[in-house]
Amino acid sequence: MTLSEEDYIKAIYHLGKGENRMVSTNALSESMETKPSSVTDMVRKLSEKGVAHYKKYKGVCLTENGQKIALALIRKHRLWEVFLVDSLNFSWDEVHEVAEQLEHIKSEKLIDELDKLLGYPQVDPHGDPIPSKKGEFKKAIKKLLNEVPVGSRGICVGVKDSSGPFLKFLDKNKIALGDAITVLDKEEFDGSLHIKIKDRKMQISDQIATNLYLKITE
Amino acid sequence: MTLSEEDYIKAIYHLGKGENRMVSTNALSESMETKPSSVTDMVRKLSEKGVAHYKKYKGVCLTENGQKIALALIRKHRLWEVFLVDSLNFSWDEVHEVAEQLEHIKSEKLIDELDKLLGYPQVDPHGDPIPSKKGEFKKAIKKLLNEVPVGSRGICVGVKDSSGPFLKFLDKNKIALGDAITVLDKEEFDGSLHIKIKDRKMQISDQIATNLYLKITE
DNA sequence: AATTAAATTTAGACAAAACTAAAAATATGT
DNA sequence: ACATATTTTTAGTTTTGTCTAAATTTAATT
Ligand SMILES: [Mn+2]
Ligand SMILES: [Mn+2]
Ligand SMILES: [Mn+2]
Ligand SMILES: [Mn+2]
Repeated sequence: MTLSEEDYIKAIYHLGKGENRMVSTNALSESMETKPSSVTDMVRKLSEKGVAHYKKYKGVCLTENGQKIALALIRKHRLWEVFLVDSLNFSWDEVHEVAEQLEHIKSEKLIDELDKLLGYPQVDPHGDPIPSKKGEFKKAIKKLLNEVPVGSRGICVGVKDSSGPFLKFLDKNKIALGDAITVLDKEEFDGSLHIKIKDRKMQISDQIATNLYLKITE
Repeated sequence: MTLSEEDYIKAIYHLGKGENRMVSTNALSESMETKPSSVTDMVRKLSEKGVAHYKKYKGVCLTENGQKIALALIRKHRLWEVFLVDSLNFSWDEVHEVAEQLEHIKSEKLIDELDKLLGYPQVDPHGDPIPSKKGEFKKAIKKLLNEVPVGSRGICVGVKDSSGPFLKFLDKNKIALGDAITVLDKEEFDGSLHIKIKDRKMQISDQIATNLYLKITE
């Protein structure tokens, strides 16, 4: 597969939202930042290569084989992201662009060894699960911190309230996107949470918890 | 620069043998495994881009700017090779193909951090020097082990006598290509050498020393 | 010096991956 | 149901990097 073909396969997979839904030409066009006519040409080619099912005017989805390729790419992308953050001091928001290049490097051994070096991580720095070599993984869901059971672990991936005061509050309390959070306990009385965030323990009110998104796998 | 352009620039550099000699179309063609006509097109393009000097029928060499690009690529290639061997358990002879891909990844921070992670190595697993960020490096020379002064350090990169018995001898004594060797002392009487090879000390006869090539930098 | 050989360039073609402009199919609104 | 709007495809170009075949220049040999 060429670099371009690989990026299209990944995009079809992601737009298919986990299960293999039909993806429209325009959706792909927007996601790939190419014109719809270019998409038509490409999906036809992918179809001829046996990695996608394409029906004129009806959209495209991946074949079994196409899904395997997509998962292998996602595995590589996310392992590289872990490497960049854990070993090379990249931050949460710097990794994507580089991983987008690294995911295309062809070497089975490279990825196996990288996986080993990193200690077989289960999730990437954004809280997204890393498929196994066989393509298996638990899917990640995004939930508000107050809806999640005690004991859950995940990554802080967003805010519901994006007002200035709230963001300032987060900054002051050193809560940032990308931080790993574990819910240790919940006070039934007022709904406040005891959490561990980046190896540091703290307590947050229910009002804060209802405005923070956590990405958890399983 | 595109991937192809980068590979041509590197090839021009290497065929120019350290100092910027004129490189023939056919030499490039052979090195790049493309036809001479393709080379003509490419060097003309590189010339228009200001990274090479090209005179019809006379050959091509790099401009200042072209040399900078070449050295940056070589730096990346060799740092990745060190990473593959030191961190990912690749062996000496497995790294080149993968490094050939990795060298094209675009990210300044990636290379700086990789350099730091690896402890600012001076040579790659083949004993070739790694240019600094500014493009400085000492050039490597290949010498027979018996011609090298006491104290020299380098990498075993070849044999002069490639007969069966000699290779068997090396195998039995666990001397292999890619091994790091330091010359500790020399017996004036018979020319035999005390060496450290891969953290292990041993003594080798002059006859062995005259048939092993060492790549040393400086 | 003339002829032959080798190296190099030109001319024309092709596949990949993109584009624009126009045509065709599908969806939407009254 | 019909007209309009949106989506998608077709047709024809472009750029990049390669190729083959033929022409041209340079080198080598008699
Ligand atoms: Mn990519
Ligand atoms: Mn990610
Ligand atoms: Mn390369
Ligand atoms: Mn090397």
